[in-house]
Amino acid sequence: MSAEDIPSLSPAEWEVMKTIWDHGPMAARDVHASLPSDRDWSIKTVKTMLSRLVAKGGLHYQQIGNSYLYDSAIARDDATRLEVQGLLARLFDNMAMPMIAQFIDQSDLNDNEIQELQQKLCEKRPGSRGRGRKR
Amino acid sequence: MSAEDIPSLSPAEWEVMKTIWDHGPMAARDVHASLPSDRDWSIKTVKTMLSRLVAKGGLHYQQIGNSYLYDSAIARDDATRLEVQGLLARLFDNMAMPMIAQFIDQSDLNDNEIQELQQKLCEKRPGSRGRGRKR
DNA sequence: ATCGAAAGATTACAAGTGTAATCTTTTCAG
DNA sequence: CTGAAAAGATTACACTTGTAATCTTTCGAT
Repeated sequence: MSAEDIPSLSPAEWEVMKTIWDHGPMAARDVHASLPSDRDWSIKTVKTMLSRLVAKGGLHYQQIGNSYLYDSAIARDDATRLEVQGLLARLFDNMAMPMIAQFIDQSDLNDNEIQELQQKLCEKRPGSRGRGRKR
Repeated sequence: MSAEDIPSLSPAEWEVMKTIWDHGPMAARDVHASLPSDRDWSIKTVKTMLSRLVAKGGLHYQQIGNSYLYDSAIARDDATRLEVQGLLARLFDNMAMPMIAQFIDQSDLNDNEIQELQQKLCEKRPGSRGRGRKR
């Protein structure tokens, strides 16, 4: 039981969160420096993002001297799950099967990946003694 | 090639589009009536949605007497693809495999569905002579 | 001690969204 | 013909989001 009251994140907020999830606790300047180069925000913009994320509960921080060290306050997995649920509801009326089918169609996977997925599907089978249905 | 310049749809707009994709050409009142009951918008709201959708190119209409008959101007498939691409980029940095894995984990599929998906994966294998890789 | 750089806080501002209300024109019941 | 109902058009308005600029405080170099 971890999820619930996970805030929804905007695309730009996702970018920031991903950076922090990847690097661990960071100061604003470092977040700014670490963002993918194609996203060239002003440091000001980054700070706005950070504040908003703190406000909505996605991040928390610890004060170090005169600056903050921001860290994720929510699990990436939970945020992901939320987002995926959203898409599932919005586009597919919660029917998972068509959604997954769509993804498979739409993405090009190599042979290995296909096999991994097939593996995963097998484990999913009811009666595949894998720590019986979580979630 | 059909896609490109597909407008992005907001969640509420998706609701309207889905209704029209499902029913075919409809007048505003009918859209209003057909929306899932949990979405209880005023007819005014529905009309705003319809106008905005026409403005952004998701719908077009034909005038019948003093009212419009709205119909989809974009393929559901294209809109879906666009949305899925968005998620793929935003959350998964365009790595399809982890995304699909996430979906499989996160959804509960029955045995049949699992088999269908497995089938799909097989066909996806390079060298599965199925009218060579579309898309 | 002093001044500029750097942090965070506050304010800005336009576009997009959800959710209508009001206005104008058309049409149908009587 | 008349008046209300119904269509679409226009306007509204608060909240979110992207993208900062400005303000205030503080720290560090000289």
